[in-house]
Amino acid sequence: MNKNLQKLSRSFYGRDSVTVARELLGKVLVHKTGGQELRAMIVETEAYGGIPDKAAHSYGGKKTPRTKIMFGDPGFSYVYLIYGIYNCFNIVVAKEGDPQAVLIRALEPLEGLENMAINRYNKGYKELSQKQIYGLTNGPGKLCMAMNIDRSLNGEDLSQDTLYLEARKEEEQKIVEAKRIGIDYAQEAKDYPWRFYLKDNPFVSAK
DNA sequence: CAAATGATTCGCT
DNA sequence: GCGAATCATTTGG
Repeated sequence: MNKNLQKLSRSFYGRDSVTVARELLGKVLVHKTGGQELRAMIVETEAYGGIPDKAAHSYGGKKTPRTKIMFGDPGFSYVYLIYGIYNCFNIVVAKEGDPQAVLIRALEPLEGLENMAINRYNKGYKELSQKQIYGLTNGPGKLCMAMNIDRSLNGEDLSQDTLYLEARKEEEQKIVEAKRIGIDYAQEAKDYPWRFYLKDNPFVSAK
């Protein structure tokens, strides 16, 4: 076992969404599925602040069959379908009864590149153009395709061995704050600087 | 039970 | 830059 790699613990997730969103940058998402082992570094996140955040699905404490996972313990996945076509992957954070989450918006592929290329384009990695390589994971719906994440993984415990995150000790990169994307309906909440990404990383979805 | 809608992406202009 | 695709979830009758 490489000592530079360490699975993130429940207590890492049990803090407020803005803090966790910022600290998730540079961490590595791992998904083991069907003999594949996929790894990618998180380069872009958004914080969703739960009850007081108009952009959050759990705004106002709205609890439905879909959002109930966010009201539970931190360190679980929240995967939902958007626009009938795409999946989005979130991590539940904060405490039980405080429904905060962090949306993963973009990744940089590390391992399992062949599988990611097939999951997304049904082509070999070597056949991809440079543009297609960036397109593998530079958006919340795209990265779910590449990482083979769908709603069957909703509510997955991230302290198990199927889907989890690893810390890399030495990673220390420049972090940029920005407004969140695609939440124009959220009124004043749409301008909160709760999106974070790694400066100059080509896989971030928007500058 | 029927109707409205969205944490997006892709393709065309 | 703009609009369509497409369906689970939510909301209201």
